Amino acid sequence: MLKKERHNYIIHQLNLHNKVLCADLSSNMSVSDDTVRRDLQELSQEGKLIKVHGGALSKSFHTSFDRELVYNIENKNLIAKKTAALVQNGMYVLTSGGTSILEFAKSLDAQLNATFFTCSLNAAIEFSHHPSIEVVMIGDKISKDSMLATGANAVQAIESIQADLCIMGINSMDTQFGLSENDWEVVQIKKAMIKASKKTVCIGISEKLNSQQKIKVANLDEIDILITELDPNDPLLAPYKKHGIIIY
Amino acid sequence: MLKKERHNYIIHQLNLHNKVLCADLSSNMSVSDDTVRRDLQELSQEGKLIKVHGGALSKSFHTSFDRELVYNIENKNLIAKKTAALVQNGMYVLTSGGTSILEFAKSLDAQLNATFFTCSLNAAIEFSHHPSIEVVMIGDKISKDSMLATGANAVQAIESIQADLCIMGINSMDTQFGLSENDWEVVQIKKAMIKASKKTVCIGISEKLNSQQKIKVANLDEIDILITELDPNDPLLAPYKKHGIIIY
DNA sequence: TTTGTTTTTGCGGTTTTTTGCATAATTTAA
DNA sequence: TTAAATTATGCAAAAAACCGCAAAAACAAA
Repeated sequence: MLKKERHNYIIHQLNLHNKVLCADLSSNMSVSDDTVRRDLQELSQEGKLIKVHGGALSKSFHTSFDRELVYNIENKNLIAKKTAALVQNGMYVLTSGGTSILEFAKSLDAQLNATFFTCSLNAAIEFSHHPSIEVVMIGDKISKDSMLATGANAVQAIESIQADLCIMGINSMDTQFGLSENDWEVVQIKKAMIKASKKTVCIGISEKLNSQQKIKVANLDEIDILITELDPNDPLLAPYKKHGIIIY
Repeated sequence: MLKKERHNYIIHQLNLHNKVLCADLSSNMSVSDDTVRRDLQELSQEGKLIKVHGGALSKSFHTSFDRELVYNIENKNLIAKKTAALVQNGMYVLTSGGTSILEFAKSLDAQLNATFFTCSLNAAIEFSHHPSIEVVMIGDKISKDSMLATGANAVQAIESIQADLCIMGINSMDTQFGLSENDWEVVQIKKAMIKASKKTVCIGISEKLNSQQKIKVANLDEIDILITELDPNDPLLAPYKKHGIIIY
């Protein structure tokens, strides 16, 4: 394995898991611990990761909350604004949870009149701060990892809705596997949401692209619109455009 | 878990709860108390938290000297602890929302195994921080004043539950009119909750006593237990005791 | 290809960091 | 005051990092 390959692999793992361990890397790449350490040292000097005892952490994740917030918030704000432009008066909108959605909620025009349905406790609270929109919380057992209501009741409630738009924060997306997640319960909810909506919009920072997780949520052809912080003409987005997804 | 990860986790928990306990952290992160203590010490030296006996406090929280706040928090803490003692393993508990309930949620024993149902977004989030209890959010249209899910669906969902305990934050209570509220939608929810539970516990600071609002929620004879910050023998509570309510 | 130079890599030995444990001291709460 | 919980301290084992150093690989030029 070439040095450059190793570096790419490390960065990739970091984007996926937010952390890497020296021991894992050396065994996965079949090189000595020293080599991995040297790799991490170099990448750290290039500012691409944070080296810590025993491994390394993703920069976006670790950098003390303020900075991470500032760094990512800028991107998420951009995404939020692009997304907010899609929501029209009178619409019924289904949304998932996650930080991107929360930013989106904050960016909604104060004049907007629309109805939002969500399974996410945090999203429901954020939407409720808006002066004029209606918020419907879809209830069920709360999944503690995601702070989402999940289960048969929630799925059933979603199925009884005919929404204009589904706005979904993405965890992982690539051209082969489509939209994917790690939590089975959450996947059921997201699938139901996509099914219950005329159009599906996926939003998230570009780091989430070209990665996949264990369980499929939807194929690319079920996605109508993709919104990232990138310019719509960015080459990274081209493959998705080819699949017929509209990029904003 | 890497050291830096632990530090991030601790700060995160601190932002959420304003306080952390050594014991909770060590069990949640699966490391020894000593390690947690050392972590807290380091973070304290970096000025990121305030180390206290048994855990740590959020810096922002501790530095604010709002007497009123501290005074009320202390009372609510007392109420919360008395209330927490009522919940046994295996119980199904219905709760309303409000600050008293939130304090109660924070005071629950970390070992407790119980299932909590609530219409309150904030309460659901607070309960979800607990390591072992199950949380079910009862969904419906969100009433923005109270951040409660209200409506026919919520009432119906509550009616399908057979709970052991209903723990209700009170707004107003007196010996003539009983338990009362100003918001019609909220009243419907509370009535349903009382009906769906074997026992009803009302909690709140004593200021709420001997006042009434526009809409009746329940007569005193529907209330089993009343918990305030006062001593059970306080004369202010005597009239309620006479009505057969147990005072803690 | 061959030769010489530079870079990369793995290894052994040493140092540092981290962590959990035992024990004693301290604080807290009843 | 007593009993329980929390903390401090020293210590030892394990893990990780560091430090040359020499072999191996890559590269450039004759």
